[in-house]
Amino acid sequence: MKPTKESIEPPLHCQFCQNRSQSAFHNLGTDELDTISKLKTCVAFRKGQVIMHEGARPQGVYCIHRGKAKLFKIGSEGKEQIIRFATNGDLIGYRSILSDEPISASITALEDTYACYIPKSSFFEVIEENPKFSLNVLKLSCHELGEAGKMIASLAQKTVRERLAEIMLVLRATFGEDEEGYIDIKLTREEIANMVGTATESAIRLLSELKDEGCISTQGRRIKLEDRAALRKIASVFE
Amino acid sequence: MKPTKESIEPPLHCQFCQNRSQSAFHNLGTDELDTISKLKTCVAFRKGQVIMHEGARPQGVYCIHRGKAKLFKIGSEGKEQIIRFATNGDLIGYRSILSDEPISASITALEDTYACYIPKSSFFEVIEENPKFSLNVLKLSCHELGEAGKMIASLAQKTVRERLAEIMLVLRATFGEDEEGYIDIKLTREEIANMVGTATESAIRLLSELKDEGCISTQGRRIKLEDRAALRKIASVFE
DNA sequence: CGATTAATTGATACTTCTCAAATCCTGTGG
DNA sequence: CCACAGGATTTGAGAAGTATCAATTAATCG
Repeated sequence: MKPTKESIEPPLHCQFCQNRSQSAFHNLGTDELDTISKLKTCVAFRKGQVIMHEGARPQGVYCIHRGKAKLFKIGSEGKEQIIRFATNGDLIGYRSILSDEPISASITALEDTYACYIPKSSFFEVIEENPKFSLNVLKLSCHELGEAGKMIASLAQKTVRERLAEIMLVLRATFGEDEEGYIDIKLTREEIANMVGTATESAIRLLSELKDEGCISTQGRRIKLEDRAALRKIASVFE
Repeated sequence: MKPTKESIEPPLHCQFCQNRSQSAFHNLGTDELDTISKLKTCVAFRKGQVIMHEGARPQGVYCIHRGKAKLFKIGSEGKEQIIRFATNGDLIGYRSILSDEPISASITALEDTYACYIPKSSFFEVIEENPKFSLNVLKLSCHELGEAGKMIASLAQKTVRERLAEIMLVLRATFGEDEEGYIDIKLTREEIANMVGTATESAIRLLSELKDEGCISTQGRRIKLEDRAALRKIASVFE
């Protein structure tokens, strides 16, 4: 019997949030954080639960406190395309609210996730009255626009093998490693394929290839990068 | 003997610019437009000329007054990937400046183009002191982020044929039609291929297919949409 | 621990790319 | 204004890359 959403008490004050330094709230003053803290509520999502649904009109944004989520679009054949991930300190739902368009991607929790919810009206209030925060969000969306551009070029020009190698590096950069050196995210082969933009079987075959070549090793769904230089070379990442 | 850049005199005051209503400057007051007008200079680019170069650090943004430009990234094989187009009223270079990253895409003029140049410092000044303008740019980047997401899903999941049909519709929506009903942009087959993310020969073959099916007709580089419903169907655009 | 879902592998079909050759067109200079 | 050179377009053929379908094995969740 899982509740759709679970309220968490007591919500942590934004000022003391560990993610603050790397979030859109990083350079705000005490007063400003106080305003946001008073407006927010905290919620929990279980693994697999839908956080936002493609096509809907969100009534607020979430700032992820702890957890991991995927943003994806459903293609005409019902296949998922993962656009990006979100984890600690990341803001989700803001794009739709600010551009006044329906949500362009569904968001589901990849593991149990705790997030702070800021209602639309409050979010706008802070944006409009706080140029510093507004500029932060502006920087954020411009950065993501750059990342999206990279993804477009990659999908259009690289082979599946190259994209897979690239994704391995992206996953490590996004989620880091656990104490044993494995990338700290568990994805199914299907999810990996949905990120690379290929069939599950193709992703599996090429993952095996990378294993045979000693670039990566796996243990179930856990993946460890064994030779990042080789992966960078395969991915043609010169940046 | 073509000048690299040509200064245009006298620059039109932003208040009287025909593009204003559909630009990021649409809802600004007279005073605010006055500030920007005083800070800007007007420049002209000839067809084919580079407006901004991938990897560079732009010193300002351009607002296109009249003309057309393509934004593209160069892949590891030297192949162009067109990310998007810009035309009358569109702002370019802002992404890089706001995210404080090198330019993610080169921009070149597809035809003779006149643009207003706003230096970085002035742009920031207006952004920081004018919440309305800041919010406009924020909306703009969030909208483009949504478009980029669509392009990602399209590249990852659709066939070349489907993407080509989609691009035909996008081109018409972006550039409109001339008096004879042709899309008001001239692109080489290679540029079309670089947008769709395919080989030039493949784009040519599939364009011929669309012609044979009566979806489009062509006259040199000019393209006319003859059956948009059919194109929408091929592109699986249900939106 | 068992049912169900996920991962893997093989075989085959289809899509797309690459290379090559033959027009065709465009922009330039005379 | 015309001719011409060089680039662009088109078509064909074959190779390579990916997807799909099917069957088996492995892993996961309750």
